[in-house]
Amino acid sequence: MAIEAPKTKRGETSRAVILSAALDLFQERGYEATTMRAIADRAGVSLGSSYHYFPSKEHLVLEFYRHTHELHAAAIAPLLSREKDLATRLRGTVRAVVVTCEPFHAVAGSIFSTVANPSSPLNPFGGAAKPLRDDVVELYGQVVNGSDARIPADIAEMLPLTLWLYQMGILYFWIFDRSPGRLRTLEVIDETTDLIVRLVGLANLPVLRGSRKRVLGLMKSIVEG
Amino acid sequence: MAIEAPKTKRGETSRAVILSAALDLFQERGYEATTMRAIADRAGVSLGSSYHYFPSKEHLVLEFYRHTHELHAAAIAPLLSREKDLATRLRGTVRAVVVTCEPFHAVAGSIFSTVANPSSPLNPFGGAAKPLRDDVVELYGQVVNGSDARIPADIAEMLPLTLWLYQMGILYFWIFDRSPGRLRTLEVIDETTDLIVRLVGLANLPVLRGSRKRVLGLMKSIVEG
DNA sequence: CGGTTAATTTGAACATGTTCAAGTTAGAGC
DNA sequence: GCTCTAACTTGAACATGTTCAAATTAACCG
Repeated sequence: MAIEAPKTKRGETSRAVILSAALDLFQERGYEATTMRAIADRAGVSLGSSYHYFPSKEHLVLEFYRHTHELHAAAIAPLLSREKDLATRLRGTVRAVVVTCEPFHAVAGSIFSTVANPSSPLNPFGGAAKPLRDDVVELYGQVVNGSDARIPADIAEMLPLTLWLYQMGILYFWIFDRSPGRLRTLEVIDETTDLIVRLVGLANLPVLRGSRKRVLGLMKSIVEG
Repeated sequence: MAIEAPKTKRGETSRAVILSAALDLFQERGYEATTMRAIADRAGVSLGSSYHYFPSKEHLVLEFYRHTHELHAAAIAPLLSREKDLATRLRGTVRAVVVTCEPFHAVAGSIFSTVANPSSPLNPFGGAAKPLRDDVVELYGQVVNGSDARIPADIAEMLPLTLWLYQMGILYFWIFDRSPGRLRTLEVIDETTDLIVRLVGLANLPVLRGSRKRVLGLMKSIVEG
């Protein structure tokens, strides 16, 4: 069940070559059309060897996700160090997600369903995927905290997690998007990120105070439970 | 790909007995632990015969969903004909969802992931599952329209679909819920349904008018696109 | 009843994710 | 350099979803 870490130079090489072959094939043929045998073949190792390093096909997807996350983080680094406006930071960040993932659009559907499975080790709400999720949430923490927006403390606390969830929603929309250049998704991102920033601003209104406390309290209790 | 409808008395019987065996086994052992061979065995037919009536194992799940939907609709009928308060109607309806689904809690996880797969015929956002989805949305239409709440027309138009989506979120939460008697989910339902009704009421405030128009416009354009 | 056709049924065959016991390799300790 | 152990590698075997061509059944027509 646990991911085997190579203890040897040879092991490291094998693991790397298997992973690389898997990433290539996932992009070429999609997740389901890529067989474990094809991965082993292209990596030049035996079928059993693949399973020595990756307990299941799903675990290879987890690495795939980490890979795209790193691409994404690198892509938005300049924006985050230059820009101070929250709406712009958020829009740029989420746009970068779908741009980064674009090469994998065809694969994304089946991967998403694998990830959504609560009993999968990849499920982002628990288990093996926790470190990666924490990284992504932390990234949205930077988006929020590096901006010049003045955000109430109780909102600022929950916002990164909320944005991570929001990003998953966008990705799910994007998977279905058949518009040329995925323009539809980009439009939705522009509109929703702007709306989010607007609503965060409105949350200080006296009439909304009660509901805001309740929403945040509920979210907090869910996260902690 | 299309679901084969039996053209014969014998065919109807076979289809029914296969489906019944599948529903039983899903409950007994869960979705993944139930093999097509086991279903065929219990139904007293051959493996190939099962595939004559259900193009895939997933299609059997679709029937499973229809089954629970009918249980649910029956369970809330008295409430809907008696009660006029929107919050009460909504709370009762969503509570009834998780109560109805409780016997299938162990199965729900893998089913959910199957359903979430965009390329699955079961995906509620398109294809084979559309009739069932329409039924559920229609049911939330009754919940809203049968209440004495005065709701602006633009909100009333999108509310049933939104509530259907909300129900899916609750079900996903419920899947993870390990609390005794699934009390945690019931608490969340009580809190969120109340919040929803509250926020619908607040949406008429002048300060929220702009955001409300934008949110509804966005939702509408997504649904139509 | 005999024949013809469509529906139904069957089980073998296939593809693929996964397991595992046995074989091979490499490096540490002497 | 030899030995021993842990790491690594292998390929056969297994389980299960799915396909398919052939066999069987039922029903309708004359």
